[in-house]
Amino acid sequence: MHQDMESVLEQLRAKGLRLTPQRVEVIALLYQLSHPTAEQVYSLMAKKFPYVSQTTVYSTLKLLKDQGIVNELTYGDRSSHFELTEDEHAHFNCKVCGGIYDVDVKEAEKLNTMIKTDEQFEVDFVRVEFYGTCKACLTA
Amino acid sequence: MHQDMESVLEQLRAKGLRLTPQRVEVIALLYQLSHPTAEQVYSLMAKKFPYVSQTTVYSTLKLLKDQGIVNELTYGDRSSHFELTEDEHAHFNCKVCGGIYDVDVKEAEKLNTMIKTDEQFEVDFVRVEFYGTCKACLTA
DNA sequence: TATTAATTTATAATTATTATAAAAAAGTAT
DNA sequence: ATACTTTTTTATAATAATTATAAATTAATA
Repeated sequence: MHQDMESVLEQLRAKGLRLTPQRVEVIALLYQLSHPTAEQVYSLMAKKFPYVSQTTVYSTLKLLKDQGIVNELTYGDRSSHFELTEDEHAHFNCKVCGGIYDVDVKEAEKLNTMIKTDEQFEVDFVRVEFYGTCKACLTA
Repeated sequence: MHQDMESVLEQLRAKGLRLTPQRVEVIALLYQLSHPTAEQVYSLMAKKFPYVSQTTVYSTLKLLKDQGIVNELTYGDRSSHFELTEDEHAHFNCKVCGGIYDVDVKEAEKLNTMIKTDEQFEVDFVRVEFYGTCKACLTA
């Protein structure tokens, strides 16, 4: 799991970054949503902050990414998706509903060491994305 | 390995698609280059076809993708990269030189079946991207 | 060689994202 | 509390990759 929201806020404070209401709301939304795009975060922010700008959302997400708090996922289609950083895991992308699911893949670590010995590459991390149909869409 | 160029051309002919010089050149470049962007293909095309348009390169790449002949890879940074379709494999992305290497990962198939049984997702394919430093850059 | 449909081209449009600079707000010192 | 300094937000414009459009060209074929 990922760290709780309070420690994220504390982490920013410790870096001398300001905890503006907009930033807190972006962070709160990242806890509520599943792999949202910047646009989705922006849309939902409008409920509490009717005058928030897209730029603020983009810059906050970028800030959080630079701090290692969020992870940016890019796919073939348009926008990036964002998630709170947590233990290395894979994603499953459903071609029917478009949903993105977290998937625990312990095997990924084995891949890391394997490639290291075989190919003499130094691996920092590995990204694993599955594509197919999720359970809900299979039974629907 | 991927199929040879003649069979790619034949595949297009069989579908009633025209083998224009531009298309043949795009295909030839895909055989010569390693995971190029559309822009890179376009730049190199200019040697033989000074008047070729970017649109032609984009539409040809899209056509080849729709035919299953090329595979489009998207990364966080700007443009898509393209490769000829071949047996499922992983990529290694070097953060130093920016190079993209094909990596044979037989383990990926195991991941497929694993997730299928564990999570009851139906997996079509899996994309595995390693990030780190390649051998050449480590020793340089 | 003429015909017809596919393809290429030039151009403009689109979309996600980033740059810029002024206005507003946060944190700090007085 | 108040003024000051710096960060952050905002509005706006710019950028960059890609796609849409429509006219001109060309490949395949009759």
